[in-house]
Amino acid sequence: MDLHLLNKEQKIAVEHQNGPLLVLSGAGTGKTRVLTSRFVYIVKNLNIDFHKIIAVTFTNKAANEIKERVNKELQHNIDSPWIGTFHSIFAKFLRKHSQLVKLKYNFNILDTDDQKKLLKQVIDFCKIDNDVNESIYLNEIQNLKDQKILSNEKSKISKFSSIEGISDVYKLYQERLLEINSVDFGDILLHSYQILSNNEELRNTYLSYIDHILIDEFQDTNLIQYDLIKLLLNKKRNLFCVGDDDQSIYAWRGAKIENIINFPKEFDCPVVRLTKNYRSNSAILEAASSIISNNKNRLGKELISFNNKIPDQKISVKSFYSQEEESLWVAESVSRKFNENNSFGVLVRLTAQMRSIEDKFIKFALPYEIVGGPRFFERKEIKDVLSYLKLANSKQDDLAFERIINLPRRGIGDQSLKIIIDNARSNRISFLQSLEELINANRLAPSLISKTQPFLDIIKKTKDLINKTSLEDLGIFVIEESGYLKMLENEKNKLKKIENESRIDNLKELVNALAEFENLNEFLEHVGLVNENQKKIRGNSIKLMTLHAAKGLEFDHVYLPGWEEGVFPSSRALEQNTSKSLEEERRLAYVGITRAKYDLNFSYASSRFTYGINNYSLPSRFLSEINNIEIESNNLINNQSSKIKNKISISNSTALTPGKKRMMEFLNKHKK
DNA sequence: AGGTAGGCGGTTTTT
DNA sequence: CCGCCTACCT
Repeated sequence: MDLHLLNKEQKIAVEHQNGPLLVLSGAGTGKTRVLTSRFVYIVKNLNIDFHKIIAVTFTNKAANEIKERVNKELQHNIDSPWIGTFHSIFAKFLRKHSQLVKLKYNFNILDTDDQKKLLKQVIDFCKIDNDVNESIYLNEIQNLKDQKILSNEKSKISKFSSIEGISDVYKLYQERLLEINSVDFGDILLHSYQILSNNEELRNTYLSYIDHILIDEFQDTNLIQYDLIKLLLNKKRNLFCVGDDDQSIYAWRGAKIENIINFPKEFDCPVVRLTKNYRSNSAILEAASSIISNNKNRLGKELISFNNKIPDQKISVKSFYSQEEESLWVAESVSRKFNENNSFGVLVRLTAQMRSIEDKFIKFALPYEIVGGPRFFERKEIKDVLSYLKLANSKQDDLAFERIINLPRRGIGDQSLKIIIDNARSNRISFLQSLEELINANRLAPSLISKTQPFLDIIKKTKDLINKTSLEDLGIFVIEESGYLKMLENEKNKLKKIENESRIDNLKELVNALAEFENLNEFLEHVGLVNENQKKIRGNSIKLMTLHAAKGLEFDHVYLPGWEEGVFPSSRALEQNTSKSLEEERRLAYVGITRAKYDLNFSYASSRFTYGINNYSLPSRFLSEINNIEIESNNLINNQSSKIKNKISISNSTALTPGKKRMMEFLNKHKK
């Protein structure tokens, strides 16, 4: 390991011997390098088997980065179940000990969509008839789980929440989850917590095995995550936490900034501060620092720019009349600066801001890529086909059954489904079993038998093929034999036919994804836990994403559009109007600014078109907190935008504009 | 059982 | 404004 590549403070952190340590690592100060070096140091210098180290991260991306870097340094392809996100690590743990919480090893992980569906059924069953949306219940149950409150702890629930019937809904929801052998995201951690705290012997086995624990993005951990880690921490207390209180941006998901603020006291341990910034020029750091200094609840540190190679540049704010003009300017400005060697990031507060910017990128023929966004595995056609695999894999999966029993259409409507479900309820069996039983007992109308039999056959055939053929072939089998592909191909409606073509492409992508796995359970776990945008453009495309998704990344040029009151800070934060909510928004601003290496561009629009209405707003208060910038006036812009409009009509013509040329080259380069 | 028209609600941010 | 749900029609 190249220890000499580390600066003094980084070295102190990496070479720490035993016991707890907090590394306060500001933006761009080499956090990932310290974490991976520490991992390698523990293996090489402290002679610990890498299997005995837990390294937990916040996102899959970060986990992969750590695995890659550690593999490279150790020149050894390590594959440890203990490196990953909280959810992936404990999903594996839970599979191993699933029977302790009455689950089978092949339990299914629900996504938000499935959770809502299930909750809706539960709410209907409880005969709660208020106007409260099921997402409110979903959120509240998630919060309860983050607080380690179980569904049978009625008094705790009512103390925490005042939503009508919440404790009944929560209880029934958990019962249904068990019946269909499924868990939601919160359960992965809560079940694991239960298992560890209720089984002293098992816990001791782990305690004697696990030697070191490393936590990345410590400022974003919530109560249950932190407590879960403490359950795995033995008397040696080898806990190495890396984080930055100024970058805590997930309080809305239960993250407790107090975890990091109180850590030095709680563990009575040293703190190493990393303040040498190797990313940004001093003007950018000055802007970041002047904003974040308005926050009161922080440990406090100043970053110093250590990168001499980066030229100092002025930071600008552009003001626009409308969102359209703002987006035009972003695309136009990027297109002027664009070249192969520079990276560009356009970071927005709301997903809704992306569409208009995306439109302009297309008009300018700029190669762009949306990072995050709608997940591949949550697309309708993917979930439909996956439901066939899920049901074949676990007959208890009632959600999958309901989804595909009449898809493609088999003439099985609500009435027929009701017969199946009622029978399942009264006999406490799954929907699939119920249907099989009804047919065997000859209790269905002959017409219904002939409609449902082909469905049962395809599920049975799929089930028989599992483990006998490759996953790739299994996927193709389901897509073709179920009639799903035919259904898409036979669409008569012209508009829908075009849509279906892209759906078919996505199914091909699904088959490709399947080909990368060896067994179905492994694949389904991947689907449940990994947020992946399957269509990836390689090379240096412009990255368009939310500020949350940008954490941990860096770009030569950064654009920050939409700095208006109501967008950023968001209207929600303004409604709450507490110092807590505003400080979190300010930290988000800090994260955005510190992504930039040397070129930072703010902008705002006085009017924005949302919900079909024009909304007017003032420039963000955060802009006035930055000392070293000047707002450019409006007049110039109007002039400029007419020029831009001209340019666009050209790029729409057949003439080979620079943008189009660049796109052609780009496409050629990345053709397989 | 399936199709369609009109009403209504919804936008932070992600594992 | 768009997409989902419901009610009503075939």
